[in-house]
Amino acid sequence: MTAAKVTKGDQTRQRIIEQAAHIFNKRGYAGSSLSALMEATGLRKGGIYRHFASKEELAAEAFDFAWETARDIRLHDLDSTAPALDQLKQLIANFVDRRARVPGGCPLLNTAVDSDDGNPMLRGRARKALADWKGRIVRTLKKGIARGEVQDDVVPESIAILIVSTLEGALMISRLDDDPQALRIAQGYLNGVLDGLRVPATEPTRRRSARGKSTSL
Amino acid sequence: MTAAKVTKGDQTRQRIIEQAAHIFNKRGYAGSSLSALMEATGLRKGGIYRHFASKEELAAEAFDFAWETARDIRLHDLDSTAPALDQLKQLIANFVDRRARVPGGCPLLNTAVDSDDGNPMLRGRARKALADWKGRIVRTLKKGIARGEVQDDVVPESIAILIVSTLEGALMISRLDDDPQALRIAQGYLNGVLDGLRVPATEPTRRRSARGKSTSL
Amino acid sequence: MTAAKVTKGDQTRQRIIEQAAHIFNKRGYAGSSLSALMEATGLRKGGIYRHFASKEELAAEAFDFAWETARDIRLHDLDSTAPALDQLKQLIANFVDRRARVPGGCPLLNTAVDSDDGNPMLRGRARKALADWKGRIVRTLKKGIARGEVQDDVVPESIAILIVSTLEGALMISRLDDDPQALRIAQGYLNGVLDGLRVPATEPTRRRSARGKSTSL
Amino acid sequence: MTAAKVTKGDQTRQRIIEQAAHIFNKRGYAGSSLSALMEATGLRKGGIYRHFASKEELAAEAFDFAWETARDIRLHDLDSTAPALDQLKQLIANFVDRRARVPGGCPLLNTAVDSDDGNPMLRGRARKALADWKGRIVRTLKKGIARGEVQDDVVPESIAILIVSTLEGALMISRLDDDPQALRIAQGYLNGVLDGLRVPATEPTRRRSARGKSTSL
DNA sequence: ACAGTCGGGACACCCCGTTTGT
DNA sequence: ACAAACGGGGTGTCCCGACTGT
Repeated sequence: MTAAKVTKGDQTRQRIIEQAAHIFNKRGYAGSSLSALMEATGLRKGGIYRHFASKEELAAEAFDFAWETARDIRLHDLDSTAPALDQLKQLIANFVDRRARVPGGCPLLNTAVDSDDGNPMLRGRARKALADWKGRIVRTLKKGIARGEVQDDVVPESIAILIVSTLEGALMISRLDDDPQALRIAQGYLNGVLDGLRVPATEPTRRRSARGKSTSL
Repeated sequence: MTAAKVTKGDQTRQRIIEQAAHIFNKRGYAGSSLSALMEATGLRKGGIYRHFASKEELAAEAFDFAWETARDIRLHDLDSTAPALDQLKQLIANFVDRRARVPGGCPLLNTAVDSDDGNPMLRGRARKALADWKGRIVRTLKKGIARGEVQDDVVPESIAILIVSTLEGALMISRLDDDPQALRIAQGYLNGVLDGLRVPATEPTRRRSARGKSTSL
Repeated sequence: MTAAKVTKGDQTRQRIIEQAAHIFNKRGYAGSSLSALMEATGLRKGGIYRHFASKEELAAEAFDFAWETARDIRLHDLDSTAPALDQLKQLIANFVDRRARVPGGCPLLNTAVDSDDGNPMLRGRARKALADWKGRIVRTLKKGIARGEVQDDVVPESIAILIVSTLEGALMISRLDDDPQALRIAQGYLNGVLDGLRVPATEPTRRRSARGKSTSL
Repeated sequence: MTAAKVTKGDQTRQRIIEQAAHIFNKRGYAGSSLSALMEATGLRKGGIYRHFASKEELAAEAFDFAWETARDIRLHDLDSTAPALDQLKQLIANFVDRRARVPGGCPLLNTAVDSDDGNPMLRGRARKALADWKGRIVRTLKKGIARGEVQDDVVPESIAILIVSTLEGALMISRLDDDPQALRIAQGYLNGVLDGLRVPATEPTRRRSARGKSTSL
């Protein structure tokens, strides 16, 4: 493992990415002008273009940074040794309660919508981000199943998709309404879903009778 | 009753709106150039600006049209005399199955994300569209409660928000993945939620015991 | 002499000319858009183009109207039977004191400067206006000479040019400074010049000795 | 003394100003399109807008340059040690004889008329130019008074205004007529006025009796 | 290696003056 | 007299490359 030397240029590059991430996440790709990036970074165009071949490349890297930041915020305080369902509830709570730390809203949502027509580069990054997020939930659930905390007929992929879909949709509504109500409701429902996946601790024989067909995924 | 005369200008105006609605819904506001609108409509700039004071005004009217179209597609085959929960299930099914008839995806989702930073005019229209949609679901549920089809402790507003949030989020995921899986999962989940709201026909005395904690609000 | 019938169209045409005259005189030819003329007249473009073949033609007619109006304001209260020099002093006084009745300033000055590069049509009209004005002063002076009020070696054309030049220049300065001082000074000097042209009433033999060479024109 | 470095950009900027000054002085602000400026400078819009924030800013700087050029032409060969009245006569002669070196006519006159309605930026520059010019004449006269060349009851400000007004007005007429006659007449008249201000060299006791009423202020 | 200067070429939105059909 | 549309030009800004200097 070679200790990568961090040059001054790398620092500048990273600074550009961080500043650009905010601009792109707020205004979208087409709505973000290089002038705005210049103002935010304090650099001239030449200074920016030394580090990135094009606006698109910068946008892609900025998205990656924005996504990692958002993801870390949502993984905050997650104890990977805790019960799987508690971890997921914490994840949901972080999504709802810490959303203000992601200025401009969820980069995944924004970029998925923004790159819907063209921009395959951004779209690819967004897909990776989605896979990343789903993957974490899936792994958590699988571990829960393995540990006997979660019922073994649960399809982790489906639960993950439901969580992501509901949270992102609710976030969109909450931002449009400027009211956290939608997120609160989504949180309540999702917590209920998760509770329904739990293996009853005291009645090992009565596995699934209480769960209606309606909530099985 | 004065028969409103439809002039040639009105037809042209409407044609512009319809063509523009597609462009805006696909590419977003900033990504939609007047050149693209010219090409789509076959008119010159002068011909377009005769009917709209600005790009923003055209975008607003195009959004209204796009929304009405999308809404009508989702209300297709909805029998307002049918049981409330059946109506809502049909609404959800239309959302999922007829989504291809709304090119570019849901205008509400797209515009909510696109207008997140500025553009208050578009934002206002998106809010109205959301209120429109939520209102329809709420009214249906209230009618169901009045008819005794739906349990009377249900909060219609919350159900409406859950439905909209989940569907929109799942649509975003499905479009990003280019895979209807997310929408199918959301549909299954929401149908289950709706089933949980039903007043049991055969056991009028056992009102709520069968509903698990998982689906309660 | 055929009694010209004044049709409704003629009235409209005249109304357009009058409204346009203000716009053109204030903003200049290039600075006056048809939109501004539409707003001022309450007509649509088609309505304007019905009466004038082009913007240029309208501007030319508007200038003529503006000039006639300005000229009449300056000829106000001029008694053509009064002594020539008194008439001219009155003309100058009107120019100075009644200037506010010509909104936008002197059309001759404005149009002469405005049409300096191209626009030969407007330029021709401005030349006619200048000839008109000079001609009136010249005729007045000639009459004064014939009547023995004005010395017979005066060159009327030169006096006319001096009066027009000085007044127009002073008007420009006064408008730029937003201060009538320049006009007052010009008026004082010109009155002095006119006084120097008078045939002394009491000393018919001493014709020109008191007038310095400096003020002979 | 820091030697201000002249970069390539500064040279380009100056070139733009000089070329633009001609265009603006000939066609006026509204009549000067960026296309014309592009053609004159050989630059594209991007190249021009790199150096100026707007057309208005460029026009303002172009006016300053045009005025300085015109002023220098009129101050040509002015010996500041010569008698005050001789200096002023030379100034007037320069104005008349060297006018062709100021293509498009006097920038002060043109801009004063052109900016009469709006454009406060240009108007402010024109006012400064007027003050500049008046100030030079006033200072010359005051020096003449101090030296005993000019009568001490002369009001320098009034003489300055008269000179400027008359010359500018005559220039307008001369350009309109395409005939230097008006300027010649103005020159003759103003020279006479200046002669009337002179302190008689040979008759120190008879201070003012020889000055006719005609030239008194 | 890195950043800044300068300019290009294209295009943005919008409004221009004009013609045509009625 | 207007409604409708045209064709082109208005100013301004875009993203980017090439050059210049450190």
